[in-house]
Amino acid sequence: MRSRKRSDEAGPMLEGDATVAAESDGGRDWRKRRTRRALINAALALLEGERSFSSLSLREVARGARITPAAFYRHFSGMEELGHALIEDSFESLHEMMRKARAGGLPSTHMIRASVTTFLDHVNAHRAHFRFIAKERFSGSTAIRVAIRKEVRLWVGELAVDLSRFPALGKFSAEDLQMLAGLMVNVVIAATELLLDTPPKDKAALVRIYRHAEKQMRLVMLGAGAWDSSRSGD
Amino acid sequence: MRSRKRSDEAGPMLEGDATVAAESDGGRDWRKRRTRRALINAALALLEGERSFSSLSLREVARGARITPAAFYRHFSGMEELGHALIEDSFESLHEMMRKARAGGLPSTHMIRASVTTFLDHVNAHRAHFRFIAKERFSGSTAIRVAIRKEVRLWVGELAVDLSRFPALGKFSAEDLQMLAGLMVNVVIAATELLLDTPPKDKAALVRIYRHAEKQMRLVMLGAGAWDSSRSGD
DNA sequence: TGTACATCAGTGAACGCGCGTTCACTGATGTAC
DNA sequence: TGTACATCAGTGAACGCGCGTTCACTGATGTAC
Repeated sequence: MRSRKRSDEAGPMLEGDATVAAESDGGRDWRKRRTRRALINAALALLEGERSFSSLSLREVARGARITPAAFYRHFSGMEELGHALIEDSFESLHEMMRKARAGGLPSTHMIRASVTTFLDHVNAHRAHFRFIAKERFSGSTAIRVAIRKEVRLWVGELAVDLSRFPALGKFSAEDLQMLAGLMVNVVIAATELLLDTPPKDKAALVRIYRHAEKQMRLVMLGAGAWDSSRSGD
Repeated sequence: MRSRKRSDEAGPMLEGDATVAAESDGGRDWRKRRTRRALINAALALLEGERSFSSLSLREVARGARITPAAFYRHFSGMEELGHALIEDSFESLHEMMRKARAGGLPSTHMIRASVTTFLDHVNAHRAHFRFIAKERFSGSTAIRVAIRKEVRLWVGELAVDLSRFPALGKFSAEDLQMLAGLMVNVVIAATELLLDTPPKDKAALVRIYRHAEKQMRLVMLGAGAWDSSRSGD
């Protein structure tokens, strides 16, 4: 819309720059996006402590974003909708990380340690997001719980596909691959939950959690090596 | 106190009966215990739905127990204290079940299926308690989270001791036994969480959850069979 | 470019409501003699 | 056993407070010509 107005004018090279600047800086859209972000960040900040999402008040979040309660409604129909925005925001970076990890191929040397470390480093770098997910996974509204569960199931499914490419797991039926992937995801979820209750400063404790998860993952892999899907119904 | 008053009187045989009846029936103590129970049950009932403990109001719980808000304080100093009573109440039956299971010895035939089934049946029979634990494990106040974590750690520790009695696990270091026990507890916790989101009527879905957990447990056991603690630091 | 009008993010006041906590009280249960 | 007194679970009214939601509004940004 903005570009249409400007397109009547002179040099297109300079105009391009001006247009980009106008779209990403100071305009009404930009300000609105900024406030929306502020609301999301305010909610995540409030969730860093003891509080759970369902105990947050709309006024509290608005206060954190430095707007009046009434202005909240310019961005979300209510707290439920903000909750869904938080889920989206929280899983976005996880998806990105997994896309990158996958694009990098499937490393086989020290693969377990590398995968566990990559994931837990990511959690450590996005504590607020994962704290929100951990808290709401069982305690949130049905809609929010269903949304989180969907994401986790998706994640397990993707992992199962990745696993199917390993020759060593050729013996696994599709169902058993899901079972194995679920077990592996359980291990990192449990580690994530420990991680979130450990201050980032306590490096020794963090290392202990990493090692513990690696060990569990290694034991699961050993089990997978000995597994025989054809006997899984006995 | 009551017995002292009565001890002045005649026939002790009949008196014994009367005393027991007085202590367990209609007295002031009995009524107080009954109301306390009503408060706990009212809270558990409210938690059966979407609500989380931190979103419950004192008035709501009192209303559920059919007393006035002020009377709530005759039993608990506030909601935090009621929370701890709920934890106690929730873990009590679990402890009892485990004590019985342990007294029964360590069955080896179909042991995995039997253990998983026994535990998940217990969860199914005490849904309200486990729903409370699942919800508050990550989302409750620090005090409540710490209390739950302590119980889970205790449980893992007991399982590790039981596992140490298996000759097949002789290769395990104490630390690795804890790791293995943690993995096994993770499996049943994950199954518990699935179970609580499945209506008790849906037998087919329940059986699927049981089978899934059994498989995961079996795979973990296979891994344990191939484990070598002396190599666990590499 | 300048002007007149439209849009709309954010304001501030107002509302009715359920909340936690306090208080003096009531009346049934328990105790002492 | 009967009586006089103590205890205390539960009552009901009152309080000040933060809540979600609504409303008419303001004024900066955007659009049309």
